Amino acid sequence: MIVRFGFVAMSVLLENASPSRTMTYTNFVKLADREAGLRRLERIAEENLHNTLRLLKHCKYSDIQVYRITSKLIPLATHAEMQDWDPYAPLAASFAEVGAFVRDNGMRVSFHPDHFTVFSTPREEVLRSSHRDLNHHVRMFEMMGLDERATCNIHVGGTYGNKGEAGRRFVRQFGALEPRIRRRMTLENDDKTFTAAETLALAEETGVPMVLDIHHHAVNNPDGERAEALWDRIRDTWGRFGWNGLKPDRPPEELLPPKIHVSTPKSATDPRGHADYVDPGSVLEFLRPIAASTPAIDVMIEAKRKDEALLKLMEDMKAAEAAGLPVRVLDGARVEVSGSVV
DNA sequence: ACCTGTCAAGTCTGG
DNA sequence: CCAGACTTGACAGGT
Repeated sequence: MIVRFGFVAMSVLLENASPSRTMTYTNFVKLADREAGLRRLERIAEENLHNTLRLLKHCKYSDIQVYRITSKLIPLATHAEMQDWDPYAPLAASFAEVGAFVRDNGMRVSFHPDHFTVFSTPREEVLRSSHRDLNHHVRMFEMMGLDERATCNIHVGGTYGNKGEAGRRFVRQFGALEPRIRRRMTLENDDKTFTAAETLALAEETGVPMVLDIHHHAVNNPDGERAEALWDRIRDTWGRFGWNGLKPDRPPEELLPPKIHVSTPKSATDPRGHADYVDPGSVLEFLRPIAASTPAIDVMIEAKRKDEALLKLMEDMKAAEAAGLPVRVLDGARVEVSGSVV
């Protein structure tokens, strides 16, 4: 099994490279000249895109092929009071440049819209802004010229005291999205509400690939389900992207492997928080049993120390290899894990 | 240079 | 029914 590691949004190693500089609405409305304010927002967005490109080059330098782009590229883009503003046209060249770099280097990028995007909601207003938010994210991918393998990951959402009803509402409201948006979505199990098994059932029902977060599963798993027991079904939700069981049905450059999220609990008192780094043992513990049944997988590292945590994990992988574990380090951000035949 | 309260948005909990 | 927690990077305003 080929494993590619990636990280999220920002670097702790690159200086002055924030991809998510912003301006709050409160400060925007304080400005005397609205037009000048809009130009300033566009300028900030352009800087954010420029730093995103710098981050992608930084990834390339370390062999990192998997990266989550920040959702905060364009400040106030989906704010209800800003709907007469079109930030996309003036940023077209910058988006195209980022997309070209992603394509030219065979990278996998994604977005993770914030928790304000929730399709299980009973509120019409919340549903509308969720739709607006997803449209915004998909539009940015389209401006980058990236195909459907560039995806947006969301959670099912709140339960409102009735999980079954909330789940059905999710299926209905999510299913009503236009295919252009729906086909770019992935669904992740939550650390509080919808468990891995529940999310999987909804992912199957809506035909959406599932991103398994093994940390969320560890802290939200009342039935004591083993993640490996769900894995074959989770893997098969990625069938549309080329993976049906063991046999890829298209050339490697067109495939999109299943993706998981890994992080390590911050502490015993805050088990849901993210630690600075990732425990290599728990990663291998999950990967080894599924290695034989999964040709490739992408692993998103969610750690406070971002890219530094990824690089540290790769050092740990080298040590694991030296210690005789079934891991082979391929380059700066990829390993091969051998399947232990059970 | 450094610290603190605040930020557009949702949902859950506890009072 | 409402305030505060949750979570988190960055800003604004202060020292």
